[in-house]
Amino acid sequence: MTTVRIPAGWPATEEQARAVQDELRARVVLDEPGPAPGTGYITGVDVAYDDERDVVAAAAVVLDAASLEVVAEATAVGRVSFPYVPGLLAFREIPTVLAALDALSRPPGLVVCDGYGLAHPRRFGLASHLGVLTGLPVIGVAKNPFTFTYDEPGTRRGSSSPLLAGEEEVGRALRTRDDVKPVFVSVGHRATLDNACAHVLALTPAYRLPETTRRADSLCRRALQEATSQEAASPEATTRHSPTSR
DNA sequence: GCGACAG
DNA sequence: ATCTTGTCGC
Repeated sequence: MTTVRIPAGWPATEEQARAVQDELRARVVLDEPGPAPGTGYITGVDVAYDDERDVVAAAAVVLDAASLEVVAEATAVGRVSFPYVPGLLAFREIPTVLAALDALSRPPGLVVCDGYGLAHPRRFGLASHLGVLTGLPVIGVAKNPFTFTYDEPGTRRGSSSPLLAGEEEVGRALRTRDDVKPVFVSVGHRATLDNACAHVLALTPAYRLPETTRRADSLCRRALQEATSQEAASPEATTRHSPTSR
């Protein structure tokens, strides 16, 4: 497990954060198809918080796309780098997520994160931001439609309908299980929406949410537990470097 | 101005 | 996201 600090120059205000989004948005690549579904490796990333203790834990779990077996995983712990503000989620998650990705023993391949990419007030959600900073193909899978609208897709797994910002299709409501609430898929970086949806279906053989996010979710929760129980036992140990790491 | 709003 | 036990249903 690696420890992260908030990067120097990290936005401190909402205004600064929005300015960063407006600048980085130009670097998003949307004309690449992305990796073929069912091949190579796919990495799920997720984050858990303890706002009381100001601690955040991130996990990255690499799955073999064909077998969905875990082939690598890593975690990172840090301080919360931004409050939760709708539209600025990335500033809360990215430093720790980047550290977890860096700690992986093999290349991540396609990254699947919680939340949105293009489906964002300024078309630059977490998945896009993560993609631009890493250069990796990234897609976003969210559990809620955020501020967007959609018509209910068909009741069977695989049915989908456009996720709309007015007339613009910014993502898709995708049914991953019969008669269960859809997930909301959007492109982050270097992938197409059709391809992203195909990946999500390949990642959901049994549950509503992709195996990538399920694995990453449970791992980051465990990492947070371990980090905060350590803090409770010896508060000073967390603020200095551990004996083994230095 | 008011309410809604990924995680 | 997080607070949180049992419980309805396949």
